[in-house]
Amino acid sequence: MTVQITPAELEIMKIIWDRPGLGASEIAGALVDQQDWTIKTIKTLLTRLVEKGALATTSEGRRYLYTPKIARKAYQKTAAGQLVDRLFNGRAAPLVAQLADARGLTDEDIAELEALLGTLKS
Amino acid sequence: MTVQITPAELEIMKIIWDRPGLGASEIAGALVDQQDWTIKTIKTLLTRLVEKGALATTSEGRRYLYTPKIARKAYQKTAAGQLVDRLFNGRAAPLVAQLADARGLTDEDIAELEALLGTLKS
DNA sequence: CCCTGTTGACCACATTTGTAGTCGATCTTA
DNA sequence: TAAGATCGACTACAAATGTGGTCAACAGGG
Repeated sequence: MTVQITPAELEIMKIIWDRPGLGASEIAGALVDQQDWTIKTIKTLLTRLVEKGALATTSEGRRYLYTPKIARKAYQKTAAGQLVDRLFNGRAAPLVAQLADARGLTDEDIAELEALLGTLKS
Repeated sequence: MTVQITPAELEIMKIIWDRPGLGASEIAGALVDQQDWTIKTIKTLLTRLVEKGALATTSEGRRYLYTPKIARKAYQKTAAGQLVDRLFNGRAAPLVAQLADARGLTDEDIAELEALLGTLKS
């Protein structure tokens, strides 16, 4: 059972992945443009993420600073793996095909994918 | 707001995408190896999927036959798009990179991806 | 023709998720 | 030094989700 991070919690994780070591009110500040949450809501989400083992805390005076306990890349891997397993029979190519069809790939994407395939070919 | 299909519901959808027009007990039969659900549970999930507009029903005698109202590909596209937006800044290449890193790509995947990239290059 | 099994309709209930409120302790500022 | 701001702990509560139960109608086997 991988740690399950909900959509709302993920928004918090993204902030902390970008800037580890923030306190609750700074996270609220970073989210203000983006989410319409009160500080209370953010604190609840932070608590839940700590309970789940997704964040670690350090005390600084009477407040907590939050750092990721689950790395962004690790989470990206599980999430991508889950999607591909659940919906694409574990195969990456059809997933990319649907993405390309749904929204197109940027030139940059195409270039990066080519480079990636190059490194993978034995 | 795209129709939200939960993980449990998705298992049902997959059966019906494969074999549209089944009734509840046949779906239960198809799931028996895979899920440990009673017929009651399956019927509840079917009802919810109909309420959500993901399935359509036809009456056959005193039972219902279920067919997809949301196509598999359409759902794959939304789900893939959501993942890529929420976790990869909308970029496909990093998603594939994480997948490759997490579980490797099969030779077939690599070949298909190359073919796909070929068709996309203007 | 009666019993049994199956069907959909409706109900139940714990857990998770989204969104916040209360409270006592503490920090800060006038 | 007293009042307000802020902190974490704890509580609240509706909606969604997972899982299954009840019940009345009906269909089919003996």
